[in-house]
Amino acid sequence: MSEGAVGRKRGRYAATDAKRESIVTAARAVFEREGLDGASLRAIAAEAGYTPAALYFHFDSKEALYAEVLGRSIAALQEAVDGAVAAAGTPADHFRAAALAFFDFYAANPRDLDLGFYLFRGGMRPHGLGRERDKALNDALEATLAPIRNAAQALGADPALADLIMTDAFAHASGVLLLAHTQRIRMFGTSPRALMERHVETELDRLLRR
Amino acid sequence: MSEGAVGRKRGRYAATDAKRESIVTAARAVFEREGLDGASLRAIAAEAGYTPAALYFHFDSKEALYAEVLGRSIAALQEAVDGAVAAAGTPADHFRAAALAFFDFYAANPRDLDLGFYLFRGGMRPHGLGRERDKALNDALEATLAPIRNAAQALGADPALADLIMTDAFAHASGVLLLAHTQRIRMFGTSPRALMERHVETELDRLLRR
Amino acid sequence: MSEGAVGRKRGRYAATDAKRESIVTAARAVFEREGLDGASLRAIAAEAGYTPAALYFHFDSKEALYAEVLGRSIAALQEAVDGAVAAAGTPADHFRAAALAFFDFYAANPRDLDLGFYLFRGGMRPHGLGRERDKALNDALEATLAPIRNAAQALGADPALADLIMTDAFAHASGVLLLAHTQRIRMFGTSPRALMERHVETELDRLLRR
Amino acid sequence: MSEGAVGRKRGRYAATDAKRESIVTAARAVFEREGLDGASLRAIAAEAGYTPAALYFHFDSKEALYAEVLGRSIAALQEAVDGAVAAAGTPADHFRAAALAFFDFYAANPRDLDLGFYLFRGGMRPHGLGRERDKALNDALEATLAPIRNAAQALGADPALADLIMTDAFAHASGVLLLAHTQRIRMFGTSPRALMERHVETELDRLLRR
DNA sequence: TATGAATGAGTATTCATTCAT
DNA sequence: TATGAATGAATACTCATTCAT
Repeated sequence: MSEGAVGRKRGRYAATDAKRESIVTAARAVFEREGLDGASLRAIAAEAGYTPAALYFHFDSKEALYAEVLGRSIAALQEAVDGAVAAAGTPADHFRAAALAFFDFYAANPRDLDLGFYLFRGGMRPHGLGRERDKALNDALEATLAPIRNAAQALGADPALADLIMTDAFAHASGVLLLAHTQRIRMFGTSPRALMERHVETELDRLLRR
Repeated sequence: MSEGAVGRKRGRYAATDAKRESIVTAARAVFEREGLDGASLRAIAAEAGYTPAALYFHFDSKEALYAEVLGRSIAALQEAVDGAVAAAGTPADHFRAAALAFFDFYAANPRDLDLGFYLFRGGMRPHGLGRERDKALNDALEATLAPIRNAAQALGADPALADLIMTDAFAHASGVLLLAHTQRIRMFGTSPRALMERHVETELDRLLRR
Repeated sequence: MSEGAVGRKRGRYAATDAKRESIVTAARAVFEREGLDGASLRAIAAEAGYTPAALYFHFDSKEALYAEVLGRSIAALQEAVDGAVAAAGTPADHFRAAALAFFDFYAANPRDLDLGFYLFRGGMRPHGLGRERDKALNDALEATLAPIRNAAQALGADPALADLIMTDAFAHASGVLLLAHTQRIRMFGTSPRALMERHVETELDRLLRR
Repeated sequence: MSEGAVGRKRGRYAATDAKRESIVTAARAVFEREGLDGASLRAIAAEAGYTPAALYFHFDSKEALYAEVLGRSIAALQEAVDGAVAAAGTPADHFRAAALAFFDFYAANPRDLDLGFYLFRGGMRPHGLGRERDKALNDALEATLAPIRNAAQALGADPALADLIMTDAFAHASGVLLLAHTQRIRMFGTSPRALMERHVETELDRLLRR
């Protein structure tokens, strides 16, 4: 649907779009191989079978390309979350579905996790995507979490509590994914997903007990 | 104590140590000013009043210097956690103290958080610190969390559960800190610490209810 | 009249000429905005509402376009000089008119001065306009000065002296314009035109005194 | 004496200075060969037998190198003018000496003329040397002309007139040199120097006649 | 006549690192 | 122990130009 439309230049011809596509694919491949920092324009161009200069016909800058890749990643996440929620029955299931779909998406696509964390890099200093793009992507990411909040409200939480629960779920998912992805901390046989489920069920308990 | 020993080359002369010290201090200052990515060896050398080449007498590489700074950061964290735990009374307080001291340390020292996350950067790929250094730092970081596990056990958790609880606390703290630090997600008036406290109290409830 | 003919390719269709015209206009606008060095083909094309590639149907190269713009500039100068001379009465007035019209044209149109100096750039080395174009433009520029020589002859100077006077007037005008245009040398309240008038009157004095 | 001191970094060792020297020499050579615009850092480095990066040890930037070369050129001009004036007897000779030495310097060293004109390039827009450097060089160039003004005053001109005469001499010299250097205008057997002498003698006549 | 796409050479500058002294 | 000097590889990006369509 709306995937990747951000930053498109003209997009009138299908041929053009196919090439954009191939560049974005190449970019993802390089990000995966070299890490986000190590992914230079020349490397991406080489991967795509182009000259660096050629990329500038399709993207205004390196950061525009980054933004496109990131945007698509978030769009795919949104789709995954929406799909899971749509398939869920009760409000409690909505909650589970939204939170776990978010988690599962990143657990299953670790390179998307890297991309997502890219947004967070460098402390609070802006890091090159540009104010507007940054905000757009941030908003898109936040939109991804809305189903969690909605489910919480459907389960009786007032708006403030629903926000808190959503934020907490996001934080927990991020933390667990970070640990799991980097294998920095031994998990002692516990699976990352079990950790996430534990958090979700605890929240549900609390909501239902009221 | 022996905190600075990681990566030390000879360490025979006090004078040498003082210089190492001044370089590490300079490095931290530059990290603070320019961020981790923006901190070049030349900048650190200049800050320390040296030539870039001079640093190589004290550190094998840029990454060795990073590792030293990181090591000290973790040592300071350890100290903070130990101090808080020592001052706590009941086992429940031990648990609170350990988890919140960890959180508070990073909340109060965002640059140390950047340093900590540096370890995690780049997914699972080796990222420059080197296998050995990496393991040493990882172990040091894990040691920092031991008081949480110990408190959980003192509260009746079996070893496996204690590990899980410790991991979960670590994950939650990491996630909340990430959000708070990067201000990427609006917190809607909820303070990050409240989020962390909520997690801690939930775990305590569960432990005490048994 | 035939001013635009230099470097024309086919010139069969009026439509084509109108487009050439619009490109030349765009080029002047960009020169004005960005300076001669900063004016890229792409910028000119964009200003004209074309693709860079499209310009190559109208001009063989960037330098050909430069040459066209320059040619028109010199044609406009010629017109200005001719007009001024035609309106002058006595031979002395002819002399004044020719020299000052030359000066005034460039004083009033600093961008044309930049264009004129472009011809002179880079010492004696060939600099991109190509031998033929270069010669044509040079001759056109020289033709612009003929009225000065003619007036000098009308005032009694022999051909050699008339040439010298013409050359000297050109040199003086160029020098004063250079100073005035670049504001590199403080003029201490003296107006550039006063400097030029001083030169002209001195020459006239000398001619009339004979 | 003071040649080239502008922009020096440390200059404690003779060896360093010799290398600076060789780079400046290489830069001059490249300027001569390729023109000022075509002179890239890499070209200069190659000419000097260095890697581009090596130049940055000796000069902060390309523009700093440009400025150094330009500064030396002006310093040499100053020396030439001072020497000529010192050797002159009467005030009238001072005037002749100052004006003609200026002219002769550039007539004899056309590449210095190119360098000098570089300062004037690009209309009034700043062109990269930076405000301070620009001003310093400009002042140095102006100082070069002071002997002309002083001689005019010694011959009875009031300060304002002396300034005007100095400016006029500069303008005339610039114009004639421009013509002669670029051979853009046929000189019809008249030598450029004759043109300059004519100007000088005219001014002297006027001054002495008072 | 015009375009979208692509190229290849070019730009200044930064970086961690090495080495003779 | 420290320095001055140098390197080679890398960076994102711009340019005039070409060519198939």
